[in-house]
Amino acid sequence: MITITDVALRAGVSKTTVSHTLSGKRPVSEETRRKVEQAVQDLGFRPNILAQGLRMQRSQTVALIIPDITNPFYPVLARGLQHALVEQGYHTFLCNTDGQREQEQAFLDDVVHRQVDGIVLVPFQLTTEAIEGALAANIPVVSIDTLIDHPYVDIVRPDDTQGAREATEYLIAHGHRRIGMINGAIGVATSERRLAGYREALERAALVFDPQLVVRGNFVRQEGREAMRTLLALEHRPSAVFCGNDLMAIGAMDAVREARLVIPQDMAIMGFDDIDAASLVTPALTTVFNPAYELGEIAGRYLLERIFNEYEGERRCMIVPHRFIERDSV
Amino acid sequence: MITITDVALRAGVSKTTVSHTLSGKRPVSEETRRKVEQAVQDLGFRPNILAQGLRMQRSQTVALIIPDITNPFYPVLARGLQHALVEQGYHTFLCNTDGQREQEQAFLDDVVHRQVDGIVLVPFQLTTEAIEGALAANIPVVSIDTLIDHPYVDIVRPDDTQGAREATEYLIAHGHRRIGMINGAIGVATSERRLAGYREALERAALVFDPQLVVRGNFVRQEGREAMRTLLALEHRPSAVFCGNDLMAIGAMDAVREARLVIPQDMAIMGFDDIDAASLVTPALTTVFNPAYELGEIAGRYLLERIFNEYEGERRCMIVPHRFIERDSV
DNA sequence: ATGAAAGCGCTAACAC
DNA sequence: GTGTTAGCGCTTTCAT
Repeated sequence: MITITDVALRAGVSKTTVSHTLSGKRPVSEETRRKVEQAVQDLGFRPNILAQGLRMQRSQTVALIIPDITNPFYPVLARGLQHALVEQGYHTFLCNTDGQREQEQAFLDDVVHRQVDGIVLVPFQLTTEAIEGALAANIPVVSIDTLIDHPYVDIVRPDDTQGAREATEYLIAHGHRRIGMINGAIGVATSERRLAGYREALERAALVFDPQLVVRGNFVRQEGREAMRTLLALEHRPSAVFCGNDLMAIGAMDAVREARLVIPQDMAIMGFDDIDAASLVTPALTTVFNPAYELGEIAGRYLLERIFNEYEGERRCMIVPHRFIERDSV
Repeated sequence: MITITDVALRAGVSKTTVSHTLSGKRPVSEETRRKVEQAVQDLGFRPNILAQGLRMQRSQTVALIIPDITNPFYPVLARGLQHALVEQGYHTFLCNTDGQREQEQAFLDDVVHRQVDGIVLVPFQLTTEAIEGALAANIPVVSIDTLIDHPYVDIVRPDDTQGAREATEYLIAHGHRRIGMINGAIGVATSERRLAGYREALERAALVFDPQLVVRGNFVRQEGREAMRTLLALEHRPSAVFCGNDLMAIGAMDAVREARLVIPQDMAIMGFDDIDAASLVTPALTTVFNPAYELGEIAGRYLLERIFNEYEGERRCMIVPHRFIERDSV
């Protein structure tokens, strides 16, 4: 491994001068610049980022803490984030928590001690106290889509409530009166907001809210399927179901088919997210587009602005527009 | 940030002793151990991993360099990898290259200078010379599924040729005589091996290989669609097409439907990988299961064995079994 | 069983 | 415009 000392030796200058030539943080004579650049070239020198990080308290790394990268929503978000970061030479730690509190906390603490410069967090169980460690270490945190509430934590998320309301209203407009919901885990902010939108729509249409019709999944296909089975077993079952995300909607479709019912005639289904698979299933899933790429990109920009002290104000809360996607499942 | 010095001060011992108490690398009296542990507890000390890495030349980090995390094959591989690594406290840098040589090379060089302890590489354009930097820095590399050929680089991959042969033979067994292939980019090892399997099957069945019937996509849906359009425009078009991966197969299905043809009657289609979407499309895609999770997990184990010098031999080449998945698209 | 001190590779006062 | 030196937080000789 070539170090800055090797370069200094070869160029016949001090380490300091090499450092400054590379960083441009202080003027260097033309002659010296040439010699240093030549030496760097000859030796193929690249600074050791660990050493740089230790010295500058800046690791050029951010952490992306999400439930599960195999949920197709997150890879898109990850690419959006990386798009924002790559120009600044930033790299990303990928952390899968499976939505479990201990894992969320463990990763959070872990990356703090790895001196990451910023954290993008999709917290499922975590609440505000959990991020104290990060804030104490002066590491900016952007929370996607959830329940962290702190004056220095920026929020970037879709308008879940509004999206869920539109979805439910669409079902109502199609003549459905008994509408179920398959929701994410309890206490998860996303779940609660989407539930709120569902309830709002019912209320506005003067439909009664029946708690029996709200079943919890955990944002995964298999639990969506089980939830739909529960709904189908109901004495007075719904004619339409709004699902908290597309994965659960696809699971719900599995259960409907198993019961030898037809979508949308016997059961209308709506999702949320508009992952690729939504347009692949038959019938294609009517859903609400959740702008994953943009969420990631904006989160990245917010983080960089905080890291470079370009923004030092109070919490920002960016609500990124969703879009209604009409297909064939209603 | 709490440092080891703070702990030493509080426990009334030297930094050295704190370090050794924590690492267990030399005996410590019961009394001292107690005091140190208490101090660690009180202060909430966690070692700074950057500093540790600088000193020990070990960053507790590996890099996963892949074409694109939004290709559903890779998230599964990523989780397999992380499953192998998490117990050792390892984190993963996620690098998306889009299969472009410059980006592959850039990330590779970059992570070398970040002192990663290991690299899992899915190289599309890269050849053996490109990894010299990593090997010179003594960083183990595991190559998934491709063309790196070096005595110290372990390979973990599916049996592409055999899988492709089985797929093509299945089409032949179903009476198809004119069989096309939509393949990945030229020069990519995976593409070439799958092509070889396709050709082997034709040969064994005494069918003539027609270069016109092999169209290149780039492992993405949109290009699969375009490739299928090309095949459909042929004067004497195929009755079945084997696709280099599921994403292209799904794109091919798009094109078949656009042409108002019916799968599998007018056109049989096979894929490769068995991503989740393969079972979601209609008709469900007949394909070859590619064991992404296992590939990632084994790659992780191989890496750790090299990192900890538990294995120091020549290249290992693990061929992980695939599985034929019969569905409805043939 | 414990500690002092050197040093991993880098940057940044502080000199000159 | 350039160099000397200290030190980021840690591990590890080498002493005792």
